[in-house]
Amino acid sequence: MSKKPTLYLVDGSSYLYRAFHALPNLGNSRGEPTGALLGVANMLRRLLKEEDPKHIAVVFDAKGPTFRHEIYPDYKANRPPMPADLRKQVEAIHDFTRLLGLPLLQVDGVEADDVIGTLARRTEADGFECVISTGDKDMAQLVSDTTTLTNTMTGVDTDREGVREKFGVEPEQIVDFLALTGDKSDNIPGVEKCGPKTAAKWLNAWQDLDGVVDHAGEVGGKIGEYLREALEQLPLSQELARIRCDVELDAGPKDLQRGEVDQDSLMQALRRYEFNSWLEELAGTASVSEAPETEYSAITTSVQLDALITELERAELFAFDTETTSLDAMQAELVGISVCIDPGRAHYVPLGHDYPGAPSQLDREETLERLRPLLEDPDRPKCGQHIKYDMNVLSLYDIFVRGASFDTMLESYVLNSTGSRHDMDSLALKYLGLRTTKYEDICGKGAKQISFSEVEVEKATDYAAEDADITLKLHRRLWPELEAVPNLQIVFEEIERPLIPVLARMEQTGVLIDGEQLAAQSRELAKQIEELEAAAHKAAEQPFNLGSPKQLQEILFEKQGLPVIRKTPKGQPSTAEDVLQELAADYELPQLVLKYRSLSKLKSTYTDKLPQQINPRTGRVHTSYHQAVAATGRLSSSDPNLQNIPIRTPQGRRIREAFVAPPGSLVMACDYSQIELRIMAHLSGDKGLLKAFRDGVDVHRATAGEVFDVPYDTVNSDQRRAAKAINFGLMYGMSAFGLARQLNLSRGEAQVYMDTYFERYPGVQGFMERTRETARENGYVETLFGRRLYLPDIKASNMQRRQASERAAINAPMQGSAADIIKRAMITVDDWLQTEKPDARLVMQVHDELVFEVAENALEELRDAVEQRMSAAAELDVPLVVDTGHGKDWDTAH
DNA sequence: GCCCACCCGTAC
DNA sequence: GACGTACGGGTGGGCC
Repeated sequence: MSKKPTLYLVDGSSYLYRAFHALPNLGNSRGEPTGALLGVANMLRRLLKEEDPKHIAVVFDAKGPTFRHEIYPDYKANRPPMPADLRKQVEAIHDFTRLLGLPLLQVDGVEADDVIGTLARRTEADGFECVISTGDKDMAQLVSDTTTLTNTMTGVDTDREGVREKFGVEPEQIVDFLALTGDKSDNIPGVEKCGPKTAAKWLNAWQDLDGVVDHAGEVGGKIGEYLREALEQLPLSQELARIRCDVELDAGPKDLQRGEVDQDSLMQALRRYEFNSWLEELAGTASVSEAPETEYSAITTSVQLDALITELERAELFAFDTETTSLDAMQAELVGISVCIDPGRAHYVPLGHDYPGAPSQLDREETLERLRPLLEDPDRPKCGQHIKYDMNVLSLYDIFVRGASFDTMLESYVLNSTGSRHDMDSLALKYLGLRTTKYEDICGKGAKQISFSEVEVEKATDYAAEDADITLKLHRRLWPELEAVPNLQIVFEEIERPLIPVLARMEQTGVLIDGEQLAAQSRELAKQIEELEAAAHKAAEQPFNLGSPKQLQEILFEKQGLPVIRKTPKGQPSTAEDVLQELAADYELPQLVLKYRSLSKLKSTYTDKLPQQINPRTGRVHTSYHQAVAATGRLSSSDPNLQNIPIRTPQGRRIREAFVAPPGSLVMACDYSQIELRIMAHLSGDKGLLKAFRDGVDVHRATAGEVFDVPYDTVNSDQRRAAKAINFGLMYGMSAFGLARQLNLSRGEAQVYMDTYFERYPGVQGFMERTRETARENGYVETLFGRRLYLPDIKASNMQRRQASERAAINAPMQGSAADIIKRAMITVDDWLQTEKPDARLVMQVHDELVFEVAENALEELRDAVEQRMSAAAELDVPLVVDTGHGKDWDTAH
């Protein structure tokens, strides 16, 4: 680190625009827009926290025209006037800057760029280092040996080397670079069709703009003509692109000292704009809004319990929560139960606190017996936060909760799956403005963490009663919002709510896994991995860690000089699978690494890990299905994740052989055939696609026939593979570029494929366009059953983010509708299982597949019932086909 | 020792 | 940069 003093120059104006477009729809409860404010304020906060600058200035553009308008009347003529919602926030941003004790600069007739340029050059003369915090690439021209750029929003730093890497020219050449490429947003003309690559090529050949002008006659082709056409206006473009470093300024670097934070006014402003997380940080442990009066009490005597039960019996609805010794419900011990009937008043029933001097508590089994009628009565509605967890815990004590009518986690998820995290602390802050006691505050974390059973009853009462209290308050806040959107209420009541007990049962049931068989596979894999390692070290002529992408990258690309095929987002040469695959044709080491990777993945993730996750009590593996995680409505699975067990390679499939059924039973797997494509056919109404599914033909083969214009029966395997890639790619919003990469084609060839596809399936193209449009209009897209996915970035000015949103928008109706359908199927199948009580259990869900464990003699009955219910889970314009298999293990069942 | 970002790879 | 949704392992660097 340099000892020189450093001046930080913050390009307030660039952040302001960026933040506004990134977070356009945020506002406080008074309807004042706050997105840009929040973005800039957070950026400043981060800068202060991370860099702790002593010398700093935040620079904003002046209002009104600048000298650039004088020399070029069309300067920034493309730019619309500042949006009203942004204009309203500008003053507030200035205020915030001042409250944080930061010098603010705004110079008449001069843009922020020029003020920053001038200060940067003076800074160098004064012997300071200079860091410019900006989101604007034009600033690269200011980079020098003592001046660097940092983008505080993205965390990307750019020094001289960084400029070279990003632009392919020196910082001193950036002005000319920009003059050549032009700038759409500033309306700087530049040379037509001259992009960054061309500009860099010319400047590297002829140093500067004068050089390029001198050699303009030598440039051939169309681009040469464009260059010669542009010659006259290039000096103007250069002038516009050049940041001025000679502006008259009163203040110099030494004057720009960071001042004191105005705490009181800052708190006031944070409250006004409802920046609660910051306020919370500032206020320490103080609550965000004035904490309402609460009355929390412990229930420790039989008399108190009687009174409580009477109250609960009279209640229309109550919230409850369990406290336990483990996050893993299937291994947890119950420590206490809290309940809340009226917001603000809640009770905690300690049942298992165990520490020296712990007060006497009610007997756990007796108390549960007293509570059983309430908890198991389907007609006594109950509310929880992630209530499936509590249901699982109670199931260990033979209490099977019914009437779990509301779950605030799911209410929040259905309202807006991506709006925030759905844990209680986040929801309390977001919807109630309340800062809650965190589990960590009570039990600590890391090595010092204690079990909840060791928490003093008094402390536990405040914490646990609060949980029940907040849950009820949240429900009262969230439920009216759900009711206000009939579709969402239906999604909650007809899909998510009835799914809760189904998932709970699956988790409680678990799946039987042959640990010995996996252990044997582990031993085998270990041997092969060792051999591969030795061979790889020999090929590399040195030992190294094959598991380290960093070390591998050094050996492959630096030591052995292999060609870099692709870089990671961070700019490192990628060693990803497809890259190594390409290199493997010509070199030995990549082939070994690939083999090593696939085997060590299997070993560490599956054959080593799964046996460890067998529950000692049940001898089975109990995953957790997460109902409020995936943005589209899918479930996810963890601890262990049973939704990514290998199937594609023979080596991987062997792991599925260890997923078995107990003696006398079989594994039965039922999966929807091409469900997402069928949904695409239904939603798009495309005639060709509908016909393919109605005729029951192989859809990829049919697509290949259309795209390659050959008869269905003559489609070869390569053609089918390509068609399959197109079909899948489309559902993911893939571009011609992506398809080209996937199929190792040229971009042009891929484009031809896609064009032909859309010609043959025009309905699909229309559907994609309509979906993008709806997303832009509404800010969300919907599934078949009305589930919503909000897309806050759908109008982002950042093209990358916007396009990513568009792809998500296209994918969500298909992925999400498929999720809705299989959820509905699970509910009706489970209902049938509970009513008919065949000797069978639902044990896994893998997005389009349900896996059962079934007694041999009940197989046929189950298969018919399940297939019928899965197929009938939605009425589509194409049949919903289900493929079923069975066997002694999951692999055989496919 | 704990936490986190990054890279990579598994599934649908 | 370029294909959507997840979870998780290993590495390596920062922090305590």
